[in-house]
Amino acid sequence: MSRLITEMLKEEMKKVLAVDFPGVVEEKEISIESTRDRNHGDFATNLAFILSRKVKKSPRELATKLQASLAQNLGNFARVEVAGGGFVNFFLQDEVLLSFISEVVEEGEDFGAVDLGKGKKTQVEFVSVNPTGPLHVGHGKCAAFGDSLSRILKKAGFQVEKEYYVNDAGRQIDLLGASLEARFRQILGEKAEIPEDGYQGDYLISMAEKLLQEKGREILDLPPAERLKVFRTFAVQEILNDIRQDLDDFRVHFDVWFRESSLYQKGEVEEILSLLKERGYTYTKGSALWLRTTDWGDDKDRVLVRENGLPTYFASDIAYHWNKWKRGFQLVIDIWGADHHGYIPRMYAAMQALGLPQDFLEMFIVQFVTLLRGGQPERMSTRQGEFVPLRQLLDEVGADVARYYFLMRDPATHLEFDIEEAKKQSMDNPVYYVQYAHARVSSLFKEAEKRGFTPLSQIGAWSDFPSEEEREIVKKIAYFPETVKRSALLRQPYLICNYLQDLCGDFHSFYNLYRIIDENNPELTSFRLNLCRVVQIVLKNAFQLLGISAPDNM
RNA sequence: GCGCCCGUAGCUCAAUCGGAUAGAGCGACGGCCUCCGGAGCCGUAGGCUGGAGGUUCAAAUCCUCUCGGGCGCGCCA
Repeated sequence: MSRLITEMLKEEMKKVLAVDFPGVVEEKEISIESTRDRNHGDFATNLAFILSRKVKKSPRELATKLQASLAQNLGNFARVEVAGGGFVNFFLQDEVLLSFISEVVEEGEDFGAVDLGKGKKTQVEFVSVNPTGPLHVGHGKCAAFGDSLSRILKKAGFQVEKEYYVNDAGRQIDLLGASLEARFRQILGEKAEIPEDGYQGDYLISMAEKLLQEKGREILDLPPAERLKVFRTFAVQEILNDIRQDLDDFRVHFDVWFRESSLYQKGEVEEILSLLKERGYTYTKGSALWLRTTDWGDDKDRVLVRENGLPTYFASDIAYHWNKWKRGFQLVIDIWGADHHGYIPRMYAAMQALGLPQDFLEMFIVQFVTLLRGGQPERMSTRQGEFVPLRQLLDEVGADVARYYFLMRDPATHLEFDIEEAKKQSMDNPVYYVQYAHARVSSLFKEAEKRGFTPLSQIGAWSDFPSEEEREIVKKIAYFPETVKRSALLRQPYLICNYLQDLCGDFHSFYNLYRIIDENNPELTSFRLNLCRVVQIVLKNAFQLLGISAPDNM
């Protein structure tokens, strides 16, 4: 586990508070933040303002008192100052920051790991697209988000499983099977029509040809129920294979592919219906069965079993989540497309009806993607971006660029993705900016070796930094574990992207400002090579969290 | 009509979930390689944070209202 500077400061504050102001502030009220202005130190706390409200003294006076006690406790860790109307600022000692250099080298790929999750058994379910057609760009955004979030949660100490829910039951799948059958018959010269609301896509034609080759025309002789099942199963399997291939090329791999049909086969839908009835949250109206979701704030009650006797998707989804609970997950995260957001209240209500803990299920909505090309919408309407296949985007810009673009923003906001911009290899394209920093260090090491320097040599007896720029870089390095923690806590991968932009900005500036390899000054060279090495390790670890590659040359 | 998301530089977005002088990139303009990768760096210009109130030591951030945009509101999944 990596050290968290803010935690260390917080511990000291707790000690001081226990002595000077026992019982006045709660732990969650203690906040440490990094400062924007170097003159305000490296970190600051607003604790004096909080105290001021409680003990009715001036913030400035309280800050002074805190400063005195903290200065005693923190001695060789940080210098403590009072500033402004009552801020307490911390100036980290250089030795503390310097100690991070060897720490990062030592921890290597583990640097940045924190124990926020404490092994909590967690499931992230995402994409879960109906197996009725290929993945689109919008699904790609969900995939990137779910996958990266899973990686981040793992790094933060959660035990994570990634799951894809296959909706292979219900009307849409029946329609898919019937559509395939129509294509199958058309190939054989019959005048079959694709059902109304069926699937018109050409991909069913080639699929029908494949089916004909594999099973022959004899399947048409099967009894209707069996026949439809053959078409249905074949179509689902074929499409699922394509989806799996797309995800594979997008570097998204699932631990479990869970089939909706298994819930019916094992009677789990029936089971959940009796359970909800037993708990008294259902009623019958007409001949349909309803769940009283309005008890937990939904706009209206929802149907569980239709008048025709078939359970709704909602019913099987409740069974699915009950199944997750029975599998022992303590935290379940669902990631859905924006068109599902009206679904949240009823799902939340269902969890309540089952008596599950409030924090068991978290639902995230991923907003749409608008694809642009040179500033113009890719197709006629803004929504059209959704219907561009993910495959096409991958072919054009590659997995690294696509993933980074999807991840660099809060998924809850609309994303404008300009393909032309993404294809440029310049600062227009933030992926290259961060990967370039990594490649630069790699090539620097080659050069250094040529000249007889090895980056692994001792840091040397540095007790302070050769330059302010280097101090700033190490400070950012030391802040990486905090970034991981925060990113996991807020479920926001984009914070990692922001961090990378920031770190790489500092690194590129440093690189342009100073010469790193200097034959006349081997000691300084050694220090700087190690600094670069540490930057490279952190970049690589951060890239891993985003699922993008760490190129040695570009 | 109701609900959710979002309005920050010309454009795309940050701002460490209430902190100190609101920051980056792109675009515009001007500079930097005899030397470790110029896919880079440095500088200039650009803002009443959509608008109006309120809460407090402190508001882009929280509350109310309002204006503008997106998406939902099936016994589809």
